[in-house]
Amino acid sequence: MSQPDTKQRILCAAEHFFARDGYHPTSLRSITTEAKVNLAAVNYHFGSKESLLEAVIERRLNPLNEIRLGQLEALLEKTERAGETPMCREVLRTFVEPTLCLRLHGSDSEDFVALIGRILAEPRGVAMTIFMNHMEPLMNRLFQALALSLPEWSRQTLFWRVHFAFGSLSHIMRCHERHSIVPDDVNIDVPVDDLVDIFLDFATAGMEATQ
Amino acid sequence: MSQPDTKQRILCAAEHFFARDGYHPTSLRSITTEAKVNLAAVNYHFGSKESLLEAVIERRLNPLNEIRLGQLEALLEKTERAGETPMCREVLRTFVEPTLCLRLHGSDSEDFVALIGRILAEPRGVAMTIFMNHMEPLMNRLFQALALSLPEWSRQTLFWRVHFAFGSLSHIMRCHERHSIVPDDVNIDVPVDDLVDIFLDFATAGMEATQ
DNA sequence: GTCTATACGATGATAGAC
DNA sequence: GTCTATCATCGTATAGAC
Repeated sequence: MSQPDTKQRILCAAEHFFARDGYHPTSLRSITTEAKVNLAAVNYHFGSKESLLEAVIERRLNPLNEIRLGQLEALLEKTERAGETPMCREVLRTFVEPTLCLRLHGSDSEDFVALIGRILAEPRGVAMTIFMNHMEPLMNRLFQALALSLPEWSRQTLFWRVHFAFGSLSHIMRCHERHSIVPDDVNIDVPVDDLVDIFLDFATAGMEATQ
Repeated sequence: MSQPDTKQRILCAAEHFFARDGYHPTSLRSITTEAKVNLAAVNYHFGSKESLLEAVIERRLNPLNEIRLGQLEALLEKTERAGETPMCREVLRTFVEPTLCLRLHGSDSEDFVALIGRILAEPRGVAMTIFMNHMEPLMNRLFQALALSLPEWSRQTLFWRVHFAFGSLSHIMRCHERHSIVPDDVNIDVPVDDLVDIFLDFATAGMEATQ
């Protein structure tokens, strides 16, 4: 092939525009111009704009979920060997830390974090189905682990709290830039490690709350 | 005018489609067909698709914010008269309860809740600026009240926790319908009053969490 | 197999007739 | 105030060059 990286260039340009402007407002023409390829190359390589979005998601999500699942299984194995139950905070950390670490400079996945945040906000969007299919095994395992660490709560209560925690997480995934009302004396440029802890303080307390 | 309720019919149809499908995927043609008006009527009455969205938002948001601000001021006045500091849970309730109550059947604002949830997920969207302008006074007052009820936390910590709580709330505002992974034995059709309490359990504990 | 040029129907928007 | 005509741009499809 004369342009061996045509697909990759399209994927990168698409990821960038989808994350910055959203899926619908982004035109294939802006993507192909940025990637320096012909307009029809998208449909040739990916079939449609929708399938291009799917490819953009899968390229990053599969490796990320392998890391998250690996850390979760490692935690569960470690605590089981010690005859303990895993701590809620540590269970959440296996999910949150690999996610927010993608925002580190040079991770080349900064755009992806924002993109996923946006996808999670479009209930009936095409991407949601794709996304959820890839998340289901990890979500089920995470729910199991949380039930282990919080045996006093019903599955109903647990479900809603996981739902809330994910809402919080997806919210900060979207919000790199200042778009909400920020008081003057508050600095929102927090190092990723600190943000993980600030989030885990909040989410762990919410998960463990007495009714 | 020969069609006195042309504007209202357009507003209702737009609210419905914007909430269900999102702003960009909705065509003016589908709105005008549903509202039984001519295509150009939108641009005549509202100027553009974007200004139509603005009108849709303002029609519901202004009354809602008056209710929320009224309840918050009433709470602050009551506790001050008693020489007490307001409880974090009650401060959050003045914001959350009026919001989720719009999902009650017959409130005629069910679509609006989902619409706001979607707007909050589009950081650079046109609607975000409109929305935030209308929210700023209430947000500042809410932040003040939370600082009163949680004097031990820095404004930095407080800011992030408010941010997380809003993320959780906007998440459930979007998610009427089942789109996430729901275990078989969990019932997501919870009465609004119960949902308010389930949410306040989580969010209050998160706000009050020790670091 | 890859890629390009081109065309088609639908969209948001606007100008001008009535 | 309302409607028709019109425009640039959108996603998509296809024929054909290399």
